[in-house]
Amino acid sequence: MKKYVDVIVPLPIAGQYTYSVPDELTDKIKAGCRIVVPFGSKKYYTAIVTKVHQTAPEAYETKDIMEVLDESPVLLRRQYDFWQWLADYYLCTLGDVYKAALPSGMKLESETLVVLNPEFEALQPLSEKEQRILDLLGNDSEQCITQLEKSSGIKNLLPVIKALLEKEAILVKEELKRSYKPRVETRVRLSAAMQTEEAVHRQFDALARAPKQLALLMKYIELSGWTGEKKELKEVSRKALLDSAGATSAVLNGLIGKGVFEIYSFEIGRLSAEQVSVSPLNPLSSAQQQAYSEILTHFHQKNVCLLHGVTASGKTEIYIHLIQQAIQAGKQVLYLLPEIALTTQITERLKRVFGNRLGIYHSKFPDAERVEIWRKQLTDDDYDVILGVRSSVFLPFRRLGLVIVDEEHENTYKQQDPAPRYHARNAAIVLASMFGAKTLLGTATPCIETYYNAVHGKYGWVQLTERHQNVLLPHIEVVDIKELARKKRMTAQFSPLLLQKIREALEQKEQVILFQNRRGFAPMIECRTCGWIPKCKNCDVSLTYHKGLNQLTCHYCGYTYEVPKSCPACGGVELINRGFGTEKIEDDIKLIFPDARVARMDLDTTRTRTAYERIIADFEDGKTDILIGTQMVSKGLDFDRVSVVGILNADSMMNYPDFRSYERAFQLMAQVAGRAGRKNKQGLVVLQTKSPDLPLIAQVVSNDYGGLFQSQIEERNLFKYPPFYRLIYVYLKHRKEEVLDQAADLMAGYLRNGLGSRVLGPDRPPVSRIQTLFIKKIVVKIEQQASMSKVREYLQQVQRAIVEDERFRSLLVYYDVDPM
DNA sequence: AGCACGCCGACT
DNA sequence: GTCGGCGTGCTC
Repeated sequence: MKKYVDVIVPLPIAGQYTYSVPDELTDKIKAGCRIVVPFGSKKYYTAIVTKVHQTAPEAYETKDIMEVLDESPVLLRRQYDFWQWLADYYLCTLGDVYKAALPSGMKLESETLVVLNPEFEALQPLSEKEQRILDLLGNDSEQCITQLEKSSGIKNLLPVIKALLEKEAILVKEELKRSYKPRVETRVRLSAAMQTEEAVHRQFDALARAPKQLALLMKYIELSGWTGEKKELKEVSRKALLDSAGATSAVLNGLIGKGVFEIYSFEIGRLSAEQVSVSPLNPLSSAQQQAYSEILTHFHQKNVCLLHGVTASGKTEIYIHLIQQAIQAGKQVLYLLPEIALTTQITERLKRVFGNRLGIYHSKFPDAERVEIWRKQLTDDDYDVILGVRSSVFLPFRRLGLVIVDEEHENTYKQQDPAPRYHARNAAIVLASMFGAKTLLGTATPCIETYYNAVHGKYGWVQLTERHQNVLLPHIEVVDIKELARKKRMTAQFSPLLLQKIREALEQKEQVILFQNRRGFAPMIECRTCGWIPKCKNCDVSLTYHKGLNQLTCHYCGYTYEVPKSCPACGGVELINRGFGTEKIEDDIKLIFPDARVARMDLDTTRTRTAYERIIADFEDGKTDILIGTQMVSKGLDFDRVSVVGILNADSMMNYPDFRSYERAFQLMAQVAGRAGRKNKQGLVVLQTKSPDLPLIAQVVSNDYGGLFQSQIEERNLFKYPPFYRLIYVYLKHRKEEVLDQAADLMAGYLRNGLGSRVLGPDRPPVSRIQTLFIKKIVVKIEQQASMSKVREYLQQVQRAIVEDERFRSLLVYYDVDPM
């Protein structure tokens, strides 16, 4: 019987596609395997088989699949169920999920290559553009379109290629680019003629006058463990042989020429295979032990448990014991951390305990490494523990028993831009439940929704109020910078108290962290004469000024601009800075403390993993006195010599136009304050604010999470926010503002027909244009007990109805479910 | 998401 | 009159 397959393609297209399987591939094809399929007029994509069947579609002719890439499935049944749940819940396509789930090395795409036709003779004169392409192909007769486009400088290349193709001057072919390349090692062995003891001894004599070659042969014999007997030899890499013999490759090549050695290449992994010595677990303190047993007790009745422990209460140690326990029960553990908290500190700690049973899945690692972790998860030698970021919820598991979500309140667990806009914490809870596994959420400052679930018994709830080794919580001093500014007593962004404390810390060789929740130099520049502010031409936002680059940058689309010398609006030459970012703070602090060693940690200084780790290592080693940073400095780092933490401007966090701004401000301040003070000294936090009388400030000072929760929960209830209501943002995008407005009003109207006052808007979001598209947003608030599946169904129904309308064909609609 | 097809403005 | 701009629709 002819076989057919239903597949997911890595595109934002709803539904799956059906292909036929050519006879020679029918034995190889299985659900869950990757295959290569032609899609559209020429492209090939890597698709995933979800179903193999024998039903030929009636409405259309199928195309044949090209190739089967896997011998055994890479998408396991449970993972596929999870993908479907995600696509359904977060209102996106399976293609979106597929794109996010697999490392790019596992998704090959085709590329069009252009080749010179050797038999071509020009019968008619060629256009200038055509000639230019042929000249370029003359240098290198096979090139891909994108490269030709770049080197020729021709914007619209396709018609030119088409013309050349018609004149038979060139040929084109589609080729799959395989970005994943296995790492190979060149190894050395004795050639076939050298397999007998006698032959080797004869060679010793023959090399009597070639001492270097002889030495190399001797070294090989030593390294491989050759004795002349027929037995397995140790593999010897070319590099190891040359290094240990101190020989050059010329020497080796000489021996290869004489037929003594031959070289071959061998595929080795990128994952560290070295045997790590494993150290025993640290014993738990009595408070930790207590929490540990409480968690296990909760797990008997509940699938999720919150571990609410103050900063530095030793939560990691409890996790480690729980992991150990799960492994002993034959289970796998997924340990999730927000990206910026996944540092060497925590990886080293886990490596020491779990050795090479631990896999680390980090987005800043090379993609090839992620491919190998994925593959290893599919073998019988899979990892017992995966320590990873958001996307590691997609890794294949077969015996998942426990999921730990550390710093569960972190909003970076929510994927923002490309779909699927999923929350890794919530997704992990669902994933765990599909395996019958348990989830532990750990944090010092729980998310309001999580805490609500714990208080109301939906989650287990364990508290850890004691700091490890009884380190005191820091003392927080509130400084009213509004008052000080009025009295002209501020030096740049620093109050006299903060400066004095920094000075004292520096004198005592202690370290300082300054926290400013905003990167860049000045958020914007402004014309002093007319008030003109530079804005991005694609997006409706003012540009950020970066002094180091002397550029204006759009933080939405990344477009950079030259700093104008004069105001384009009025010609005025006085352009002034407004507001302060980390870069400006760094400049100012260097002026005030010229001898201090200052470092800055924000998105701009930590583009690469090494840069990030260097900053942390330098600070740990005491090579930096003052560390200035955005929220990055508050995450999962334990430093020993920090005595002063300065929060430069609490108001910038609290004044965010968002229902979570107070919660987030509390979390940020509590976390950053937790960096101050270590073993034998209470730390000091100088909290600068323009509104010292706000209840939130008092709650931060007394580390009163309960108080924050009480006040927040009342507001959330009153204004219909989570945890009482679920939010779905509906975004509409269109190039024409009028069309967008019409569509948005129409859609909101339809939604109101079915959902009534649960629908708010449409509104213009704060950034109402991104990359030439205008945006409108409709907010839907659904009470907790309502059926979400019905709401989702209704939303999609309305969307279909709108796009049906001719006027709105090119309207883009997407959703953000449970937005952060 | 690409890519082809189809319809209107500024050039030979 | 055409070349080339983008708007629209389809991909098994």
